[in-house]
Amino acid sequence: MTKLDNSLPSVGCRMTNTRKAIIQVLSEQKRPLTATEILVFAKSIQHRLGLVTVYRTLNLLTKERMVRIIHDDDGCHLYQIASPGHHHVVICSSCGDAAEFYGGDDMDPLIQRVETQTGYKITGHLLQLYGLCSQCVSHE
Amino acid sequence: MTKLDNSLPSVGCRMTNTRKAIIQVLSEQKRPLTATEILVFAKSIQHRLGLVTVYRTLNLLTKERMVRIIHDDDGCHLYQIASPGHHHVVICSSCGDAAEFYGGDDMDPLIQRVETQTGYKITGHLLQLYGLCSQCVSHE
DNA sequence: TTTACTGCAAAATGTTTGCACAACA
DNA sequence: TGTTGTGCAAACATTTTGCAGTAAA
Repeated sequence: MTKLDNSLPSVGCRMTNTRKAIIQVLSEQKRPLTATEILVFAKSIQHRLGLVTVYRTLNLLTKERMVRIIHDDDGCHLYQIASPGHHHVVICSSCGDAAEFYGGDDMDPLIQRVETQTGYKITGHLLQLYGLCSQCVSHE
Repeated sequence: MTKLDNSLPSVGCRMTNTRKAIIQVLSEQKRPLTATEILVFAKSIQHRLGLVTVYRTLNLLTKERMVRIIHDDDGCHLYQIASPGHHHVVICSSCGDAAEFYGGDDMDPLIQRVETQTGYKITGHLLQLYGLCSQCVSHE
């Protein structure tokens, strides 16, 4: 198990075997997973686990910012372990793998321009990049 | 009715009263709408309209790039008339209003950096900004 | 030993499909 | 008049809720 085990910060929030199992699955798989995929993997650790608990755990972990929700093209949600800090992801359209990157200041000129053009005060953003990972590029 | 009436380009694609009604609703409302909201508005024009037809029409219009899908915070989809060209939107967290802006070249340095850092070949992106529109900023 | 967590069943939500009828071109 | 579009019912997928039993601190 990883250090993530001990990092549920909320008061009154328990680190149970079920939650450990789900965090372990998310940590071991690089690829963002659907709730059902998480259930399948985690069941090999916690046999009596149900999909409801997966969703409740994912909601908890998302609130704690340990898990990131990814919007799939077809409207599904995928779930992925998130490093601390404000990152975005680039997702491989071919194999489903994903890499994090730091949003950084590169967004600033865009945000500046949009604020000027639209009169909106920008407070947040949703950014996902799509592409091909180096493996899939070379195997094309 | 607007000029949009005549702009369904696909071969074998008919401009029916139902589709006109849905396009009219989307054109008149600035705010992105849910499928159900579109149904309610459009029913005042086409009384026998059903939700199924709304979805089928939205799918068609999305393929034709006349409609843009917006990912709401809670996972819902909103639908909005899209101007021709590659635009993004900024959505007001307070009133739900939305403004388009041109993605432009401001994304390029970010995309360059991510390609270098991750080894991914970037082919597309999903970008939505959240904020407060000028009205909602001043009424805070 | 109290409070939070889990599992099951069921419900709610958002969206799609099958089919017979209707309407556009 | 032939093909595409529509409405209804039903199916489907994803996610949430209620409740009684279980387990963590």
